[in-house]
Amino acid sequence: MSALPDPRQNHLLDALLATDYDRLSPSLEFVKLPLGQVLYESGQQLKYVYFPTTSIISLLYVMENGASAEIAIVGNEGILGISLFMGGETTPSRAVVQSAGEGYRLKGDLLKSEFNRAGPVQRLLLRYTQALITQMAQTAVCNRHHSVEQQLCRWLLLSLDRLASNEITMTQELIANMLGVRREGVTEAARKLQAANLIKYSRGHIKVTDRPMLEKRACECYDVVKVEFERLLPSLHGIAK
Amino acid sequence: MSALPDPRQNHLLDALLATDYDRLSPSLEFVKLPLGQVLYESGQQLKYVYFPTTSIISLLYVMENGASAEIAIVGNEGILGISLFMGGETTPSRAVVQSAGEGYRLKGDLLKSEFNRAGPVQRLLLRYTQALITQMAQTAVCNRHHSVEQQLCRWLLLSLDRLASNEITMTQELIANMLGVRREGVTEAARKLQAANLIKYSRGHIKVTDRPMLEKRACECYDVVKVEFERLLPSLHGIAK
DNA sequence: TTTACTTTGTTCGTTATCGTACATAAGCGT
DNA sequence: ACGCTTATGTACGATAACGAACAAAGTAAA
Repeated sequence: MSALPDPRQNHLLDALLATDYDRLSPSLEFVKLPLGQVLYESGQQLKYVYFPTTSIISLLYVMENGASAEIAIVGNEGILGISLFMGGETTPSRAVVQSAGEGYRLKGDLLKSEFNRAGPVQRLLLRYTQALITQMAQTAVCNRHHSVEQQLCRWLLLSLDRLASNEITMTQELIANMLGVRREGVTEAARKLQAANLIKYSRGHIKVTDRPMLEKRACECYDVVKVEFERLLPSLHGIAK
Repeated sequence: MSALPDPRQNHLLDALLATDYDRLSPSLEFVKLPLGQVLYESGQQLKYVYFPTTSIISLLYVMENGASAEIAIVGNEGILGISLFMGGETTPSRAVVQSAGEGYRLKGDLLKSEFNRAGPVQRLLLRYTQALITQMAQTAVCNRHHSVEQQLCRWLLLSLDRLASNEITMTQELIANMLGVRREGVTEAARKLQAANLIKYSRGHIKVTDRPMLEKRACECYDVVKVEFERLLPSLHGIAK
């Protein structure tokens, strides 16, 4: 039996006090999260919350006509399933694995009782939730005002921040789904970024080769979200560890 | 000295248990909220939270270039200042009075200690926050996929739900600011709605004359948000009172 | 190797929204 | 009643994104 990866690759788990973490850790279940897996469906009751470690989860809203738009993404900085402790139990969105990888899950009831201790765990989860709110708000702004190219830059950077490598495994078709735009629009924008030597891509693999320039080309939205995450969750970016 | 209006015109306050409300009510300060007043500025520390009664507050994000977009609105169903109890203290958005009226405010510290009792008040505030999250998420979707006319319908309906009358006092220029579109686009959409006898407007006053048809013309976003508010906060729609 | 499939590239006409400019009209103060 | 200000109407070309259709190139399976 091989050793499992450290759950503390997830920054929220890592930010817990030892006493809190030790109480929780025996209940954490390791899970593999393959691309495209639906972790919850709109309106469905959540049994587990998920702490991604090497995976990225996309929160999507799917409209009646099938069109979709990404609301926010959750990676190793966060937790999927805030509606459990917020009290609503469900949300009108869908959660899909956007980048295959691993994570840990925890029974919803356990998380709820942790939350209801009203201590540091609660405070941490609420601050994370506020950061997530910022991400959603900024997505709304970005959808209103920015070009497909700017949004692609933002999306690549947000994803990159949640991965260890500088390569993202994702077809342009899927990116288009996330951004809620046409696949051709993504192709066009990606072509330009490649021509400018910021990225290299081929058949579902995108490698970012010039991150600073990519940041310049992105809209302010990326930065707003990043700064707000760092402000709200400094423990996730500390020197320690 | 004339009597002040009942704070319980605000549905959140109204949903509190008597014991909780009685503890809070002596600290509630009546405030008039004139159109355009900025209740807080991006990044600024919040001193008070606001419970609108007859006013509507708009949560706006203002971009570097001055363009803006509404993230969500808060009326008599809610509270302004969730970042206080979420732990972040500030947010990157601005809160502006969109519809003049009245409300009550409460010192931030008081609200925080109420929240930290970890009882029914906390649960209510968190459920409200989740409803607000839904509104933001749906705004993101709407900005991506729906026409100016559909968004105008949604906006009118959301505003109407938070007012006593069927008339909204608001110029097309201001609506354009909220929606993050051109004033001309709003004029055009409003003209069509008036031609179809759904609304009547003139110089800053919009009267909705055929609400059912307006709902038909709106996108699904309005309904998603409304249903979710009712699901999360049934106490605000109960028979009692 | 050949075939099938997936992914990306390209084109074309269509549409919605934009930016700008200016015209009309309604209300306000004097 | 007058002029001033604010609100709304309209027109124009420019642009970004759309929907649809198909070509080309890369990868995987037979």
